[in-house]
Amino acid sequence: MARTTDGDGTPVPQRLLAAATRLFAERGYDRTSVQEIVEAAGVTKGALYHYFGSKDDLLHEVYARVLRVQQERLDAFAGADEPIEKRLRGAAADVVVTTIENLDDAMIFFRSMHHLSPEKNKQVRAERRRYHERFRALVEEGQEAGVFSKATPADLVVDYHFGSVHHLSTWYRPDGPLTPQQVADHLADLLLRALRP
Amino acid sequence: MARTTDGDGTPVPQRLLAAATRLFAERGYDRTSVQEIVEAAGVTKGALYHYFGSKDDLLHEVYARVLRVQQERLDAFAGADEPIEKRLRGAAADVVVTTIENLDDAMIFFRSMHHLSPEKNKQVRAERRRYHERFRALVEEGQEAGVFSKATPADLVVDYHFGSVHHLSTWYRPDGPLTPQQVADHLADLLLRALRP
DNA sequence: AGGCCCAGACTAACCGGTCGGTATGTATCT
DNA sequence: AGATACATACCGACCGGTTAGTCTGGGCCT
Repeated sequence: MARTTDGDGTPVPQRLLAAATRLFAERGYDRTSVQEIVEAAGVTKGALYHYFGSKDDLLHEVYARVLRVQQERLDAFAGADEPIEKRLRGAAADVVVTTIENLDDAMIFFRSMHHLSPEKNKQVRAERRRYHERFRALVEEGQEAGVFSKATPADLVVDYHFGSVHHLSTWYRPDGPLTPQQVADHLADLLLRALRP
Repeated sequence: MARTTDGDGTPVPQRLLAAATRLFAERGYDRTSVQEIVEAAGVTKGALYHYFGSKDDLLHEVYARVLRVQQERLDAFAGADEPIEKRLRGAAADVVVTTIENLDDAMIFFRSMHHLSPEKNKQVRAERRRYHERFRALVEEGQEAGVFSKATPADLVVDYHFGSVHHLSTWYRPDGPLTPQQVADHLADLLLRALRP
């Protein structure tokens, strides 16, 4: 057996990250001790600090992963060869589905920002801002084209929608009556309906 | 000088609660030490543990205050003698203004739920649920009356709106271009527009 | 004189991070 | 093909520092 996959087949760094993600979402960053993380991953502190510089680094990795995935998916929808209405709806619904499918990530994302070191916090904010602006551009494009109402500033529209996405981790339960896709359709629908001229 | 108002004119318990609120919002519950709270309030631990049973109690007080104020205000708008559209719009806009005027409370509310003890957490959730249901009743009333679209379940509509309220503490800055009232008008507008039949 | 209010020293638990050391794999040379 | 030399992966004991909460004592008001 190779050392790096001792136990199951998953490499140690990924096991650590997975364990940390679950625990951070479950009890919060500060309430999760490094000892608990390494125990959940089936290794010891030595292994953790071999792969990660600090507990903070572990949290930063969660953010980096989420941001990368979201940016990629948004780009795919925004760049599609479709009318603006469809592109915005697609992107708006997709971010809902993706968020629900990774509720732990969402929980951590909005709850633990202030636990990042100042420079990492700044970096995450910058990346997040780029994402926001990309999304806003879609709204503005529709407004310019006369397809969406200009009654509300595009910035606010984006924050309105992402507020509801943010909120998902608070109320959505996998054992509830609605599937992720159904929730996504409804929320995208609300957005598009609010934007009707 | 009376002992309970040593320093300025504010009673010690309120000074402690105010200091705790500010610090919890600023650095988070876990990152705020009891020592910092008592120093900010100009007293010592003896005073804090004379009035509050635990650090957790202090946090619970913040939640109790927010919930009480919000419930009262919602009741006032919901019970007014106005058409349903006006009542919902009034309530929706008011919660935005109130939230912005107490951004620290909002920050704490959604970020620190999991720091409450299990039974207090349960209590807060129950109270929160009552608030949600009161708000949902307004939406349903409008839907029944045919004034609002039935395309989206009322529950989801409420969560959509409160998502954006929740999100305010993340992006709203008092030195930004929009006044609290302007933001409230826009967000209430988006809600009502989404509900157009 | 007795009770409310509070100061401040103290404690027991815990936490993130470090460090010396070990085991296993790989590259190179003979 | 075997030996030597080094790199990588990981263990687990340990340390300095911090924390929430306790306790004893004293001052001020009624």
